Amino acid sequence: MPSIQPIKAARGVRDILPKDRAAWAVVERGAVRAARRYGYQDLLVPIIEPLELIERGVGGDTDVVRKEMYRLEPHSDSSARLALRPEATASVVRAYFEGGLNQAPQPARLFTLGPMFRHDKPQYLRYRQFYQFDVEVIGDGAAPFDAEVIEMSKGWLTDLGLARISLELNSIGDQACRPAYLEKLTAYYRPLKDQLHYDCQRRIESNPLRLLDCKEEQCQPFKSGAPKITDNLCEACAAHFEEVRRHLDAGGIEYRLNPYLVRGLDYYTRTVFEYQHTALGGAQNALGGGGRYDGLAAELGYPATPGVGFAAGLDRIVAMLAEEGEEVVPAPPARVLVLPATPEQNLAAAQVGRLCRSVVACAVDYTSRSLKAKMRSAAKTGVPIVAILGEDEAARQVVQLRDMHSGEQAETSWDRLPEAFA
RNA sequence: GUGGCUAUAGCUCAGCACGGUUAGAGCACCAGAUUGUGGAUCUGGGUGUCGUGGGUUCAAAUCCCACUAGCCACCCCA
Repeated sequence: MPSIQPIKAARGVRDILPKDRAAWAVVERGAVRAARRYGYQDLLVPIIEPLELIERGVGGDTDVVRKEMYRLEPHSDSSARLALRPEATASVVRAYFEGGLNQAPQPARLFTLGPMFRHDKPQYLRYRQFYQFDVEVIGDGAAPFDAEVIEMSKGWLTDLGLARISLELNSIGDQACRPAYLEKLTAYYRPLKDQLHYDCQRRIESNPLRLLDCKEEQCQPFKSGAPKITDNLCEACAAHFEEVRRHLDAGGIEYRLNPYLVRGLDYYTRTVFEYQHTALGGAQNALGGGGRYDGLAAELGYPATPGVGFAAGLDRIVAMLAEEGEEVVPAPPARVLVLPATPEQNLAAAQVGRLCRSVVACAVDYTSRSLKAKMRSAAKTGVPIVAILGEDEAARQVVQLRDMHSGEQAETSWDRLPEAFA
């Protein structure tokens, strides 16, 4: 009779259920551990940000801004235009200035974990709400910081147990050398315009760097003849790139030079890098990446301040861990489960639960099922110990403690319960 | 934004090509198999808008149309 369609989760989002949460926790704890080991500090930044922060930060010609933004409807004409953040770097840079971190000893080493939002068409490992681990070093432009961010993120991934990942590395120059390079690049591509696909024809004028990482079949033949950015770096950028590589080599970090690696966000200068997983195909193989963004702060209206960062998608990393056979067995929710034989003993069972909780996680089965059914249910949850409480035990203030693995059972008085689990 | 696939029990699906008895299976869940004690086995327990709306027909889960939702792929990203 009351037949409405059950309300389902919004398109492109999902729940991480308790059985999967343990694997997520491993990945998150690993991220926190890796960052702290290098002296990075945790912070939280808002999920909603001024639209302009994102547009100016990420770049107006990126897909992220052009078609994937979650814009919030303004409450009134005078209220600020807001959007859900599609990435965290611009927010962290903003927080760095607004929170006065620019006045503390430099650079600031920061990290944060949280959800990001992009209105893509959902598919395998592509969600509209996904989770990122984000690391930033703001306030100094030295090359070793680039290498440190890479080393730290790589260490995180390998410590988790991921083996089938590759690291791609490139430098895309800066204000000094990139304009001249882009001239060369557009000069090369302009005569070929007719043979490029629609988006690339537009990119020649709007964002020529992105011609390099186009994956369209018809654009591929022209890439090898295109001038390479790494052959056109200014002296400072070339020296910077070389120093990054020296540090990576000294640290034993393997990487593959990829002169076509560009990244999808406009704010990068000099170093860019990306982690890919060999089990993932197409354009979805990116687990994470990052780079230097020495022009970002100024773009947001703050004093010019260099920075370098890294972000990775937790959804994909969790999935790739499972893909590589890393199993995370979730712990039973409680170590002790109290089983009143009948509802008559519920009050006594609650009291036993209180006593146990001074030392262990303890749940009580208040259902009206038979004791046999409660035992069956307890076995399935994997709880290692049950405390059985019948009329007789309740009267004498004792319980039968049963080890669910060995089947051994012994009587214990209530006042000795804490020491029984210590 | 473009394309493909799917929609039947809480979950995974069969049934649909040749429309026609009370629409099935497995899993999960609940109960029971002598007195208050588990994972095995056995037994019992399901009226589910057959995604929604319309059409064809004596008759539609089954054929036709529209819509909606989900999944997968392309583009791009994480």
